[in-house]
Amino acid sequence: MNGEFIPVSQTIANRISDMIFLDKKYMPGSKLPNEYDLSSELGVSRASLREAIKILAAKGVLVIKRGSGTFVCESLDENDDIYGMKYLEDKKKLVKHWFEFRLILEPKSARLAAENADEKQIEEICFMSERIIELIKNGKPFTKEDQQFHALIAKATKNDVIKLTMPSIESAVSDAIQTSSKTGHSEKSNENALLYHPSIARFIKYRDGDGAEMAMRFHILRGLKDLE
Amino acid sequence: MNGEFIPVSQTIANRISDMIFLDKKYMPGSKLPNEYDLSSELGVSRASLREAIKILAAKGVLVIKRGSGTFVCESLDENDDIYGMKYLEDKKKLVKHWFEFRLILEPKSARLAAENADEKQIEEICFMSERIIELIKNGKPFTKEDQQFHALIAKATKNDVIKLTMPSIESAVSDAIQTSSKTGHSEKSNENALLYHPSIARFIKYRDGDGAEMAMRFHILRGLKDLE
DNA sequence: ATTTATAATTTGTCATACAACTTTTAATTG
DNA sequence: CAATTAAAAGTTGTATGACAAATTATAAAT
Repeated sequence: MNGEFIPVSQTIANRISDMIFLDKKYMPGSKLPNEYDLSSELGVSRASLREAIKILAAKGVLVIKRGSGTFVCESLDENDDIYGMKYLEDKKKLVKHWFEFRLILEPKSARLAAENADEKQIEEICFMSERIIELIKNGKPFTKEDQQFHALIAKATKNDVIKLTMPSIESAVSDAIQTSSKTGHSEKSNENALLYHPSIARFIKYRDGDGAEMAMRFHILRGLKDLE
Repeated sequence: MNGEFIPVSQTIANRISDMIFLDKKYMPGSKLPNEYDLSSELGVSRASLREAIKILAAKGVLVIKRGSGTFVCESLDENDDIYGMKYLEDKKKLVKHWFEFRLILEPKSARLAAENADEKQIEEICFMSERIIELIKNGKPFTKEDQQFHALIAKATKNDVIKLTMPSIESAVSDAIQTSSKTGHSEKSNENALLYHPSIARFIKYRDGDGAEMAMRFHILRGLKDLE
């Protein structure tokens, strides 16, 4: 029943991340204590600590040098990985940046989708649009479906980079999105979806690149405006 | 001396990735053998296998369910992570998609940089532009510096999402870029950099958003054209 | 047939030992 | 004294074994 189980390895990975990004106990390039010391300091076995370190190394936060030590990635402020986004101070600003980013990318994606989508994908996009409308009418949450709607459009561009990038960044800012969405602007969000989703879907269906780009642009502009 | 040492955990992580993305031995949602069987099948200890699994779980490829098993992430084709980009068949197509993506994002980034960069960042951008020119004149490689040039512009937008996204995606497609750059179009690449980098830097320096956007657009269009 | 209890399966964690590599220190040598 | 070489100390890599904790499958009881 417990879906909230978190392994020690993950807990330790989070604690080390906090020490780096929040406490700034270990700066980029600096060396962590060796595995024996750090594991005893954190009160876990060396095996569990090693798994935690592997997690952070996979995310580009740590760099492991055999025989030498484990270090905080030097280019961590430059920055090599979107992992640190979770630790950015100003969540509100991050959400705004997220919308600005989408304002650049998604209108063009909508155009590409209108030009390149196959019939099946168009069907899926239209279906998801209608499903979201149903959910809103019944007063149910539609966050997940909204993301899927935009993901389907990204997929329909037939551009692998766009397709694979969008969800990745979305998950990186999901914390901030969740935080800011608690400050409740659900009615506005409803209106925005009801107003623009069908238009976007229709423009894509009728292969109108200009229309799709414009509709998506207004859709995201509206979302950006509703942040305040 | 050996900088090419690869831990077993990483080797095994790669082999499992290959089994998933190349051999399609394990499809999304399907279950991996238990850790005892899989470790003996792969000829490594359970501890090393576990570290490999943690790496892939961190990248969103695997999902671990305690007491139940380890599974290939269901939404792996949808897709949750850009990790799978390395395994896309057509490297040439991926590089083209990468340029198309940049063609959308970077001209706007250049505009934002022109509008928002502080003096220090402008100085860095101009410096990097001149440094690349020096390298080209001396016949030296400048791939790394070229990436830094674009990364500096991304950073100067003052948009955290743009700043953190660019390098992340770049590293994901680095394999394909490296492969395709071996087919040699270095002279064209030289010309392109020599022609446009200084213009872009100058437009940003003089706060000309329109100019910066246009110059960057032509710069990437030229790169896209040179792919063929 | 349904519920309950048991067993089997599987991941989680810890402890220990040794191997392999890197860095530091000390000794040797010219 | 300086430079080279050898030893030692420090650190990550790997393997093995044992038990805990959660889930799933099986069997028993009602």
